Amino acid sequence: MTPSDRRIDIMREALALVAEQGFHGAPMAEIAAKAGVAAGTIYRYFPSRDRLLAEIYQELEDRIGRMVREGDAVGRPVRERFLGLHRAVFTYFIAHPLHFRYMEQYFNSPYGITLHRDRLLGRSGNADILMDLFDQGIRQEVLKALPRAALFSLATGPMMFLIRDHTLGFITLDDALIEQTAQACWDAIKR
Amino acid sequence: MTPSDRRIDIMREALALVAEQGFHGAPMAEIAAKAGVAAGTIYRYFPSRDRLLAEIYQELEDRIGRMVREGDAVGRPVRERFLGLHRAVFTYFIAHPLHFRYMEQYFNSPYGITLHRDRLLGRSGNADILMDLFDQGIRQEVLKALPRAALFSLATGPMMFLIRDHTLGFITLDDALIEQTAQACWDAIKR
Amino acid sequence: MTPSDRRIDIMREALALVAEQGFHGAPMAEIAAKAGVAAGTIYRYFPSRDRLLAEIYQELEDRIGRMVREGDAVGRPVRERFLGLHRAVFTYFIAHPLHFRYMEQYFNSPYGITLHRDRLLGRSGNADILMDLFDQGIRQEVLKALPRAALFSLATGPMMFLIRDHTLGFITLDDALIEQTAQACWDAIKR
Amino acid sequence: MTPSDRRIDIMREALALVAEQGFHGAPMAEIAAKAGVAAGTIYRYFPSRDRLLAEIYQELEDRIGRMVREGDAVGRPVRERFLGLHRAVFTYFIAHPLHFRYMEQYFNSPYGITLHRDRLLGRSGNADILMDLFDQGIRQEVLKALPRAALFSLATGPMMFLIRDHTLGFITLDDALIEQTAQACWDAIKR
DNA sequence: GATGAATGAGGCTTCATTCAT
DNA sequence: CATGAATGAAGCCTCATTCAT
Repeated sequence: MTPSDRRIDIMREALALVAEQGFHGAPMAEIAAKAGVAAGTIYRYFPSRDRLLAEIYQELEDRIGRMVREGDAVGRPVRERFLGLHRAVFTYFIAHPLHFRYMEQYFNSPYGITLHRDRLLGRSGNADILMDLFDQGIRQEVLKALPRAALFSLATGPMMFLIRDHTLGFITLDDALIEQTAQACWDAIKR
Repeated sequence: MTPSDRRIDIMREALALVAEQGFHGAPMAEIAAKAGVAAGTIYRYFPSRDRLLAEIYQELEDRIGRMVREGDAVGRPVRERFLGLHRAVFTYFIAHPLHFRYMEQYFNSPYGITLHRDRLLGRSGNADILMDLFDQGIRQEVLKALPRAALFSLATGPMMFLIRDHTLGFITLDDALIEQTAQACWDAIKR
Repeated sequence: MTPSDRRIDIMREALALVAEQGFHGAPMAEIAAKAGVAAGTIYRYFPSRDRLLAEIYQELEDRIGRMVREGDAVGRPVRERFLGLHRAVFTYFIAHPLHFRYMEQYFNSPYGITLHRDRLLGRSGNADILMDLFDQGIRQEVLKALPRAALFSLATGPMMFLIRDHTLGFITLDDALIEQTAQACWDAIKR
Repeated sequence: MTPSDRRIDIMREALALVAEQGFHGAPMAEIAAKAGVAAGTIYRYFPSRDRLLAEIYQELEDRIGRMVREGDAVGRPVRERFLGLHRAVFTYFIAHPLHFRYMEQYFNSPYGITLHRDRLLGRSGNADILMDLFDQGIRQEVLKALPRAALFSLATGPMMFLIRDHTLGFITLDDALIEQTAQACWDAIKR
C-alpha cells in the first residue's frame, strides 16, 4: 500500500460517512475504523477534522469543475451550453450520489455559507462558468435581465432538489426526465 | 405564568438559537437559559431534545400551511393561484427569516429526509395545496406533464435558494424581484 | 453538603495533586476522582483547567497576602518589619507545605512568568509590602542601594530554597534556624 | 556525519526547545525535526525521552562543574574563593541563558528533586566545591555556623532568582551589579 | 543504522439527561 | 411542578514509542 492510499482511504470513508449520516454521524473514531487505521493516523494526513472535511469538499469541487469545463461547448449558443452543463451535472451526481450528499451537507454548514458568498461574488472558480454564461446571455438578450443570484437560483435550485430526491430514492431520474427538467430550467431563465 | 407560556418560551428560544447558530449552537442548557427556565424543566414539556426540535418544525409547518391555505384563491386559474402561493411564501419568510433558517436546518438533517418523503408521497398536510394544484394544472394541460417531484422542485427550488440568499444578506428581495422570479418559476412549469 | 463544598473539594484535591505530582500528574479525571465527583462536574465550577489552577493560585496568594499584612508591624523600624515578614512567611509555609509546593509549581510555568513581571513592576498586590519596605529602607539609608529586583532576590531567594528543602524533608526548619536565616537575609540587604 | 554528531545535535535542539518552551513545548517529533533526524533515530541514542532530558541535564552540570573547578582559586581565602565562584556562575549563565532556563526547568520537575537531594547529601559532584568551601569556612569561623543546606540556600537562592530575572529580561545584570550581589550574599553567610 | 508512518492510550471538554430537593 | 447540580459517555486531538522497510 502506498502512503497516498491511506490518505485516499480516509477521505473516501469520511466522505461516505458524512454523506450517509451527516457530520454528526461521522466521528473521527468511526472514520478511522472504516478506513482501517488508528484514530491518530488521520492526523498525519490532515491537521484537524475541519480541514479533512474541507479538503474532501475541495476535491469534489475540483473534480466537478474539471468535468464541467471539459464538457463545456465553448463558442456555441447560450442555450446549448446551458443545457449541456445541466446534463453534465445531473449525470455526474447520479453516478456519484455520495458526492452529492456530501456537498449538500457541506454547503449547509458554516463553511458552506462562506463558500456560497464567494461564489456569488465571483471569487470561486467553479460556478464561474455558469456566471459567465449568464452575463453573456444577458448581453445577448436571450436571458431575463435578473441579478446573478436570481438566475443562479432559477437554474440550480430545481436541479439540486431533484438530485436530492433521486439520491434519496424518492424519484428516478432517467435521461428523458433530465432533458425535460433542463428544458424547464431554460424556460425559467430565458427571455 | 401559565404552563403553556413556558412551553412557548422554550420553543421560541430554541427556534432562534437553532436558526442563528445551527443545531450545534443550541444546547439544552442555553435554550433553557434564554427561555428563563431550568434545564430540567424543558423535559416536563418535551420528552427529548429531538422531540422539541421536531415539534418546532411541525409548528412552523402548520402556521405556514394555514397562512397559505387562507390566502389561496381557490377556484381561480392555476396560474393566478400559483403566483399567489409563491408570493405568500416569499412574503412570509422575508417577514420571518428565523423561521426560514430553522426549517432549512431541520430539512437538512436526518429528520428532514423522512419529512420530505412524506410530502412527496402526499402524506403530509402542507404541500398538498401545491401538489393538488399541479395535478389540476396537468389535467387542464396548462402545466408540463412531469412527475410531481419534478414540478415541485422547479417551483420551490429557486424560491428556497433565493430566500436563503436573502436571509443571509447576499441579495435583497424586493417586490419587483419577487414578482419576476415567481413569473420565471411559472415559465419553468407551464406548458 | 453545601454546593460550595464541592468547589472547595475540587480546589483542595487539585492543589494537593499538583503540589505532589506537578501539573503533569494532575489530570482532570484524577482531580475529579479524588474530589469524589464526576469529571464533568468540575466544569460547573471552573470554565477550564487553566482557570481552576489559576484560581487556586489566586486563593493562596490572597490568603498569604492577608496573613502577611495582618502581622505586619507597620510603623516599626525596617529591620523589625523585615524579620517579622520573614518569620510569618516561613511559619505559614511550614504549616502548609502543599501550598508552598503548589505556588512553586505555578510560579514555574508560563503563568508564573507574567505574575512575576507584574510583581517586579509593582502591579501585583502581594509583594507590595516587601517592595514598599525596600523603598523605605533605601530612603532611610539602612538598606543597600540596589534595584528592587536585586533586594527581592536577596530577601526571598534563600527563603524559597529553604522552604523547598524543608517541604521535601531534606532539612528541618525549627524556630532557631528560621531566626538565623532571617537574620542572614537581613545581613545581605542591610547597608 | 559521525554518530556522535547526531547525538549532539539532538541534545542541543532538545535543550533549546525545553529552555524556550518548557517540557510541554518539546515533543520528540519537534526535537527530531530541529535536529534534522527522524523521530525514531533519537531512540538509537537515548532509550527514552526521560533519559534524553536527564543526560542533557547531566551534561550541563558537568560543564559547569568543570568550569567552576578550573576557575576556583584553591588555597586562597574563603571569601575570595566564594566571590570568585559567584562571579563564575553568573558569567556562565549570562553567556548561556538557555542552559540556565533548561536547568531551571529540570530542577523544577520530579527528576530535579532527586538531584537536589543527592547534592545536599554530598552524593553529587558539582556542588561539592561549594559545600567543601562552606565546611572550611565554618571550621575557620569566618562563616556562620549554619547547616549546609542553609548556607547553600543563602548563597545560591538570590543568584538563581537574579539570573532568572535577567534571562527573562526583567533586569539587566552588569558587572557592577553582579559584584554587589555577590558581596551581599557574602554578607549573608559570613559570620 | 536510519527512517517516519502508524499506533493507541490518555488528555481536556461538552452536553443530553436524570433526580434529589 | 420546577430546579439545577451532577453525571459520564463521547468527541477531538497529542505524542512517546515501535517496527517494517
